[in-house]
Amino acid sequence: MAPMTSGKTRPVRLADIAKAAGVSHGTASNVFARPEIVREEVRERVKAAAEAMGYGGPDPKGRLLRAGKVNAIGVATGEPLSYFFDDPFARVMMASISQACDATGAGISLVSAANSEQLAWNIQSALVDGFIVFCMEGDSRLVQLARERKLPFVALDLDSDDQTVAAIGIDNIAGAGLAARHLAELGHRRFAVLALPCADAGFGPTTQAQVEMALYSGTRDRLRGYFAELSSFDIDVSLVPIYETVNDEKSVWAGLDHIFAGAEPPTAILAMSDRIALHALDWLRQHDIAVPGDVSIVGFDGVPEGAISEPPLTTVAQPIAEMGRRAVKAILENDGSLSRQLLPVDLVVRASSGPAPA
Amino acid sequence: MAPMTSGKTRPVRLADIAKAAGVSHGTASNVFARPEIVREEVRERVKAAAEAMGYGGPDPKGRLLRAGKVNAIGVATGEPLSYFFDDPFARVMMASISQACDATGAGISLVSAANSEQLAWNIQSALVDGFIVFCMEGDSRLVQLARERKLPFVALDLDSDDQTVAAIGIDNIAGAGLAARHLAELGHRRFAVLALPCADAGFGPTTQAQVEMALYSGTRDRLRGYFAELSSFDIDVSLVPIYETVNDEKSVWAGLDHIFAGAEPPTAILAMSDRIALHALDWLRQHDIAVPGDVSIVGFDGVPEGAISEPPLTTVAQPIAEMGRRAVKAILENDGSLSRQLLPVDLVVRASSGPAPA
DNA sequence: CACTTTCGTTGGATCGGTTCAAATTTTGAC
DNA sequence: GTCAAAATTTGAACCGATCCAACGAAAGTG
Repeated sequence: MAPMTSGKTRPVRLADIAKAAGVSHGTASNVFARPEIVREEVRERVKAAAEAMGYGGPDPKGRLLRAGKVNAIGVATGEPLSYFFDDPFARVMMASISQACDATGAGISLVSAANSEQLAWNIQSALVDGFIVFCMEGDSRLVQLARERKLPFVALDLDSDDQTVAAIGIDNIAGAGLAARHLAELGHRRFAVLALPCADAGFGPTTQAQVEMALYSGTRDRLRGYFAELSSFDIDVSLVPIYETVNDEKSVWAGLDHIFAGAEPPTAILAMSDRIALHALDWLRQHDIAVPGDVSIVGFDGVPEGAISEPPLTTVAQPIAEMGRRAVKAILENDGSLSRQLLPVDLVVRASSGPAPA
Repeated sequence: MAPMTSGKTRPVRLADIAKAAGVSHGTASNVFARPEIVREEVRERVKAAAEAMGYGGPDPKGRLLRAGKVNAIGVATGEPLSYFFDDPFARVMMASISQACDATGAGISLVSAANSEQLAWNIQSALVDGFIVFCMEGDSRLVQLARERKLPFVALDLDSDDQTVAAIGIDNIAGAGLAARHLAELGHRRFAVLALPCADAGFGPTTQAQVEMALYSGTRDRLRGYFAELSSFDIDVSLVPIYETVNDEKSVWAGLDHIFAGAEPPTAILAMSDRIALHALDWLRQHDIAVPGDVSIVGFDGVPEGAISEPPLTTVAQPIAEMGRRAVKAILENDGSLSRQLLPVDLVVRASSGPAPA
């Protein structure tokens, strides 16, 4: 039997086109990459051959090897891929990263995995020029993996004191201070703190001392910021209850159950994330506690949901767009010197905070 | 001057490691790709050399060429990249695509571009095994580009009658019929339609005849579905006002201003998207029109925002998760035969629809 | 007509790995 | 101690392009 057009469809290569058109592969390449330097007659002949053989243009796989640059940045997280589309903070951040990438024509590869073995492989084999790493609380594994790739990478919102990794974060202490000062200036004197996790230990009431030993420096710094500012108003921070949540509805509600069970419930709540604050708003509404009439609350992050909640949430807004822009810039224009950057935060006053009740 | 360790950091290649460890590059490759077939002593030696020279593991760029498969699927749209994180429908779809990819260990590359020249290049040079194309209304350019890459691709929710492109869509006619029947069975007899765009012509009142000539078959089919069902209830559809929106607040509000200006305002509104319906809900609330007391409204798409709106939205839900799963499966397990699939839709009855007022 | 430009084309080198048949070494059996 | 079988290692081929020095032909110059 003659070979014929065998069952398998072997892909058409540039070299096949060149042969068919009777030119060298160098010329064939030029037809696609720099058509202007090829004589028109030849150009047309090659294009015709390509068309006839069903050639889909130069395969980027081949080009890539030579070019070196992928022109795409990888965004990595330890969470499942859908995190990028579900989580409010991630979405805003991704939108800003997207814009920065669009502006420079770079693509985005989402890197993640169900299990951590897969994750390692996915990071090792990602076709990207660099990584932006979404650092969940204490997720140093991800940073380690990214570092091993020896590609430029920046960590976002890094909860770690490792000064050797490039990171773009915010001044948690100053931000928390802003929130505390705002409430104190409104006359509040009885506070409660709904904290982010300190470690992987679950949730429940905790103490300042324990938070000081926290695995996650974000949680620690925000508490420090709160308490430093409150102290300057002569408030005895040792009396301020701290409840460690896991940033979900259940633990936040449990925290509020706990906090409001006492004889002298707080008039002001410092929530370490908007998500916590929004869940708290639900709890307060269900318990007929007026916000900000009876209780004021200030969140942290500045996610868009906070602007349309009932009431709209006073919060410490991270400059999310700016962070995204800088991260992309750091990867794309990396001159080898990625540094740590702390961006300032803004207090956004909305309707969830008001004067302390008389 | 001797070369020394020159200023430029030239990347370390596998061959360098092999030489340093005194083995062939074949063996060096095996150390990383199939460590179990390499004698332990050699393995350790090579690994040590890699460590010492700062080798970040085999470069995927090199592997790719040989392997052929990228193990990533490209998701393309003509909109800016941030569309994936902003648009409710896109987000739900992406979340489901993400899950399907996570399950199979595939990655996701987001492909898009600010201008259409960039878009062509981005599609031509995307390192992916196939494309899922988000077809905006009548965006055939994107389909054309994807087709030229000669890679497997499926169009999502394709608004085109081109039977030669693989597409996963829904039965718009049947879905619209469900919505119309629901309202008719609740006793409604005075209807209005808030339509999606028919072409790129802007917004304003339109007619059934014009919609029949619509560029976008989705809009056309949904209207056909509505009217076929309404006719079967002996409703004179020629009297039903149709207002073409561009799926944003401004055009929806203008449409309602127009529709409710008449002497006999409708008691039931058929909205061709949830986004339209949600904007309509805002307008109705601002005009003190009770939903569903005075007016009932049914949306289309089934985005999650519809479940938490005030009131929650009755809608025709697309099986978004299933569509995402099938699209990913079609690309990844592509046996060369991608087909058109029409998935059934579901009517989800919530609180925005009720009996017609007496 | 010889000589320099200019223009287009060629073919080899290169990018950084993987793979596999063949060569070599080690191990096991008798 | 010899030989076959098993375990390792080698080195060339290949993946699909781009790039560039060198070359041949056509055009321009004196």
